[in-house]
Amino acid sequence: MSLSKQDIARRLSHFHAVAKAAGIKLTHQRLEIFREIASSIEHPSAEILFNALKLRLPTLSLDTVYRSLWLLNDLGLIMTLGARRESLRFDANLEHHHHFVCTRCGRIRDFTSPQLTDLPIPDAVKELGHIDSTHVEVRGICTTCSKDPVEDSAPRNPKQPKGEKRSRS
Amino acid sequence: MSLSKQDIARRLSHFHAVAKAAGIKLTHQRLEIFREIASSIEHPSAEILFNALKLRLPTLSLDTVYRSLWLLNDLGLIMTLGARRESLRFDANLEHHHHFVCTRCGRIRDFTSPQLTDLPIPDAVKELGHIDSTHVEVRGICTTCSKDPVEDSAPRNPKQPKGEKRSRS
DNA sequence: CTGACTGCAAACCCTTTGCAGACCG
DNA sequence: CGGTCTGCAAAGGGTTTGCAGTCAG
Repeated sequence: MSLSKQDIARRLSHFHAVAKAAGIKLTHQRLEIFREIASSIEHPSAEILFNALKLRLPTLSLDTVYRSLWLLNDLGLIMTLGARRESLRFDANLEHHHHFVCTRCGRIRDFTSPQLTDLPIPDAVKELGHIDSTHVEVRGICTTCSKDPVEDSAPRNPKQPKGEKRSRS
Repeated sequence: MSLSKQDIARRLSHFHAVAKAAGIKLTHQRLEIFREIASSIEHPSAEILFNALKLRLPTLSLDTVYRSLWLLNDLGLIMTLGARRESLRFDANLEHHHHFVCTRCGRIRDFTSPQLTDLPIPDAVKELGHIDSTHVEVRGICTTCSKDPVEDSAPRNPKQPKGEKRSRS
């Protein structure tokens, strides 16, 4: 819809450049996985990508999709959406409020703001569907984590008490 | 911090009223689980609640926490945060953008808006931590789902192809 | 008392990991 | 060719479910 062939081509060549710079191999699987996600305006899960790709790459396995996606994430070519792994969280605050999310520890704090109650939502959005509510998500590093000596800009998995599992190689 | 004893008491009496109206039993476990989440300004996961509650209720089991939380959710007393169950999603759009989330099917669509780039974030939030980015999340029902005859206001698990698993009893 | 509820254990789903063979560069 | 990468299968962690005993109303 808002994604032209040029956009996709630009993303693909960016991928080639970044991959070459990082010295990772441009395998058939990685190319197709990136092409698939770069061509999508939805935000597919690993499984959705896998199912779409199976048609082109019958031998593809789901774990390769996961590995490739995290690799692309580490290369800064894609992002993850919403609360990453972690677990489901519950909220007893039913009033209209917004969230401050710490990208390091995953902590979420509420805040309210009269200035953010009637946000100017573009008309284009109203064509996507009926709007029930709007809320602002502020991402950052909470004060507790700021004091922490560890310096890491965008850890994939905020809380991992049992030894490092992955980092951008 | 922003949660007074009155707030908690009000939430608790609201719970009593709603539970009585719905005809569900006010068990010791449910009361304590609700008290715990209603007293929290964080957004605890089931496991965090479980660990906190084990001190008071040594025989409590984690599955009871889950069942109670979903019950509270179905009663409209609490909400779930972020992408509910579902799986991890990936996004190849790295530009600053916002999201329209369909609460029925879970589909997420991007949109951009120059009017939403510099939101007036209250100073109180800056005390919570360092702000990296802000983005708006619009929740609603997408056009595809609007056409769908099924009428359900807030399904717990949008996509469940294999038979219904739970609904508000 | 009786049906709703709990605790237990096992199932379940999504995601990750160890290993041996396959392929890019 | 060598080291990276893939596919397989099995493990892992969080969540859900079936069942029999327990408890609120």
